[in-house]
Amino acid sequence: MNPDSPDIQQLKDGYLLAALSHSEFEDVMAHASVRTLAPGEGVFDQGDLCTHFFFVLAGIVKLGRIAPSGEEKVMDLVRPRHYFAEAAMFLGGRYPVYACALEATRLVALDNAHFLRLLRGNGDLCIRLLSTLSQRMHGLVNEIDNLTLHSGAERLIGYLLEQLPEGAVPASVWLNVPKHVIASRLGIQPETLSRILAKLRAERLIDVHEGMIVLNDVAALRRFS
Amino acid sequence: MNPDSPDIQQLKDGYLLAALSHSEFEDVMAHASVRTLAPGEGVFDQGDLCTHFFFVLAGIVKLGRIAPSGEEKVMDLVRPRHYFAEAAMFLGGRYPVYACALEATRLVALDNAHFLRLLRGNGDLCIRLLSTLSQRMHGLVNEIDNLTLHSGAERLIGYLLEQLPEGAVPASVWLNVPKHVIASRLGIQPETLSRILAKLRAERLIDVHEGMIVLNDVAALRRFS
DNA sequence: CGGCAGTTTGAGCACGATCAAGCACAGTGG
DNA sequence: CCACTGTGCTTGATCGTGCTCAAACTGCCG
Repeated sequence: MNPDSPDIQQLKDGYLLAALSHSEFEDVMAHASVRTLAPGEGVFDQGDLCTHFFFVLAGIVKLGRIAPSGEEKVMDLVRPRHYFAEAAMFLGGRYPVYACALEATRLVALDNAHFLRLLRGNGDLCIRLLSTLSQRMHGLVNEIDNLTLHSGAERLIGYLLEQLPEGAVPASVWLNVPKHVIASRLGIQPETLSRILAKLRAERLIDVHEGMIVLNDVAALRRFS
Repeated sequence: MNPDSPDIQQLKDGYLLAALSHSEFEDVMAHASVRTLAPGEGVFDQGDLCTHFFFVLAGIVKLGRIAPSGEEKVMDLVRPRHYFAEAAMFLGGRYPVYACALEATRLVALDNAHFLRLLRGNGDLCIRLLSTLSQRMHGLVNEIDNLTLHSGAERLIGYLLEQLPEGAVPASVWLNVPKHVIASRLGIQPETLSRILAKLRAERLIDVHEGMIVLNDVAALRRFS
């Protein structure tokens, strides 16, 4: 792997690995590899032995869970510059979710065993990882009170506002993923999502063109959630 | 604080601090204190500056969240031998939940700043804490697919089976907390909880006496969830 | 052109929330 | 001793959100 590629620069600049010395970073790179995935291609299955964690360079990765009953739930959609499966490293062996690419995707796979060894010797890196996991936990806690306290419409609005890039004019969100995936991510059925979108469109709060959602009145939407 | 008390032994035997040397443990104890709480007394409020994390020696602590809209949700009920608020240490300042005792409670308060200093020098302790947080995250993920995939009745049954002490005959759970707290913990209304209990009782799956719930047919209940 | 996946729309239904009333029990004060 | 009050729990009636089943519509690819 070329250490000067923009990919690697992206990884190096991210929060987690910024604590590393030059030689430590080289060391991590020596045990990392870049994977290129076609749309729909899997990264790992739920229950697989977990050997790596990942950083997304480009594309979108879906993290999903299949309940014993067969029902499926999208847990997260991971976009570029984010890590995933880094908590599974400590969970004792198997991935609790499956991961697959939703579109053409490039990611870095980092070796768990090697990274764990590095962690032992680097308190700063440890603290950063602890901080990362804490933030992720906080996100999950928010998710839980979203699910219990808010309606489907409120969750959708909250999600859209989260995805909204800073200072985009007009304020708009590019979904990039099939709507039924968004629906599962929000814990609702595709039909319900469709109805909510129709209702918001009727109230002139949003416009929908292809996969693009334009938020006409961000202030009003914010008041909603 | 007497280092030979059974309280301290309990703390020392727990998973998290088992990695410490004798002198390190003494060091932690030097910055820890035992607090005794009356029923209903608060430990900290949502939004308080976070300075300590805690280990429950006896009693029950309720972790709750108040949404901006004023709605309230019980996030967790912490029982003896468990930690809480150890993730907030890395979250940058303020507790995302409030904590209060539901009955007479005794807990150990551990100093964040001091513990962080200790973490930097002890890779093993770091890894243990990472592992603890990962498990907690996994619990939250389970919680989420409970909320999205299962009905109120299934969540209640799941909760009861979780609380069921090993090898208790007859299989029974002592709630120890008002039912409206359980309801909030499960994300349902008190009335709904009451109805579910009535239905399960009608089907002879459980019996309810005071705060005691007897599970008549654990196998059948397990099949439910 | 026909098949197929994703999406939309419609109709009916179920779960759980809300509003409301009733019951049991404890504490308080006349 | 008995009203009076407050709290926690239960039960009933009603209503709304969102799920299910079903049908129609879209764009896409063979």
